[in-house]
Amino acid sequence: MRSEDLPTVRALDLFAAMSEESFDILMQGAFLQWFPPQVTLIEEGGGADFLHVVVEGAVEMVARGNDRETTMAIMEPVSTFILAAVLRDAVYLMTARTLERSRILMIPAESVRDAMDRDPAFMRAIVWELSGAFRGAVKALKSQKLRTGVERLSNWLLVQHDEQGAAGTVRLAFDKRTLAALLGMTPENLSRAFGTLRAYGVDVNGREVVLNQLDDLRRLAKPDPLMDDGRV
Amino acid sequence: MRSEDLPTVRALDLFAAMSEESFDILMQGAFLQWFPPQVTLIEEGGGADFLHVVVEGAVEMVARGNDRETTMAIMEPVSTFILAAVLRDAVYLMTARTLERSRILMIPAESVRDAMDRDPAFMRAIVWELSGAFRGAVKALKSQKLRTGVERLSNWLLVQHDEQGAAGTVRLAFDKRTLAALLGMTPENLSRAFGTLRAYGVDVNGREVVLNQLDDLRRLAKPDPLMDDGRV
DNA sequence: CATCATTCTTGATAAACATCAAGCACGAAG
DNA sequence: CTTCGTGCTTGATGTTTATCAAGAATGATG
Repeated sequence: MRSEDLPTVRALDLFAAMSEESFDILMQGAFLQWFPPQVTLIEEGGGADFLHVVVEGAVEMVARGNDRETTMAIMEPVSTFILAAVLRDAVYLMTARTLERSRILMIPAESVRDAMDRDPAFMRAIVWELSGAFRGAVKALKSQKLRTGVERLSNWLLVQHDEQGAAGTVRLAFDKRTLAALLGMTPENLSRAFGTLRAYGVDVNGREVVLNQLDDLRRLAKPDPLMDDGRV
Repeated sequence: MRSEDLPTVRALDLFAAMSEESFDILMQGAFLQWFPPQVTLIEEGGGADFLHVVVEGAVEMVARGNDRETTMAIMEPVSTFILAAVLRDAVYLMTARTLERSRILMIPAESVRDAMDRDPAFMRAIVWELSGAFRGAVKALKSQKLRTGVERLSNWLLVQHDEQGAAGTVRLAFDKRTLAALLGMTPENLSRAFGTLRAYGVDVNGREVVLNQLDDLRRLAKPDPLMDDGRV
């Protein structure tokens, strides 16, 4: 790993509090590398060799089974994935695939476990990360079990709208096929769901979505912080 | 808390490795208490006051939203719940309700956070617990997104069958209403799903389920360790 | 700018699932 | 033993979602 990249990595939440010494050891076997779009970084069922951190770009977490495939989450900077598998030395539950050109930090699993045992500050950061990941998964499961597809789409749009500055528009950062899988529906049904939302002031134009009647959309979506708010 | 109960608690995975001193402090404000069935222990949206541990009995984790209600998980001895909320000092994402008479250990959230900061062995146990909880939630989400109701029921039966000694029968530990919610369907559809499984050798008699054609059932269920195996 | 492959949309149909409405079965209480 | 309530089942119907098939739009490439 190039020394000029070290400060970038050091600034990430997961590594900010740990000791200089632990950080140095942790980084010795680490790589920080660019990957092209649509590259499979890890494969579901494989063994946990490296902890991965998305430093730039975006990574899709995919799950397969029963001859189907679905998108479990989109990981954006700065977030880790497969931390749980690394800590338990277990197989991956999901496949990770770059959505766009992405810079990924890869740290040998063994080093992560060693550093955790050596540095309580690092372990504390891991606890924070893991508990957040667990709560995210619970929210996703709630959304999937308690809402219809149209409702999931509405709430996803409202969350994106907030995150993108609440300017009345949402720009999709990935294609609709992926969005459909993320929301737990087929591309066909996503298309129809957007059609349904036209009556609530949602205008779609390629990857640009305009929300003209936010109040109506909110009334339909019935947003719930315990499912939608990433900070809760 | 009665001193005769201390060894029981001490033997739990989460507390087994921590120092004597940390354990004593942790237990000072703790309660170990019996609750009757159908008692709400914590309420979704409430603040994380206590870490809870199911020592005996069974607790249902329920999520509400969108005028619906679903069962997210059944917690059996010995497992914790709302650990993530306690560690982040965040609100609960789920309601917890006893299914049967249950003995619950309750530890003040503040004490848990203090003990974690003081005792690395305890923090390591927390990391193990959290990473397991995360992987459990991911598996549940996969099952919900990739399988139909009949498939979820089939796989649930096969897992129970294994856990109950693989003797060709499964005993339901709770009512079918709860099972339906756990599997993400209505009681009516659970009933019909059992009807579908009759053709695969599944005979239901109250809470006794007999699996007569395991091979056929497995062929239908297509079990996947990455969704079904609690040890993976 | 034309070509081509891909993504997206739309329609028709079928499967999965939910809802409403009875009725049945079983266990608890008198 | 009877009564009653609750949980379960079954049927009829409607909604939601998936699948299959075709066209339209889009964007990359030469």
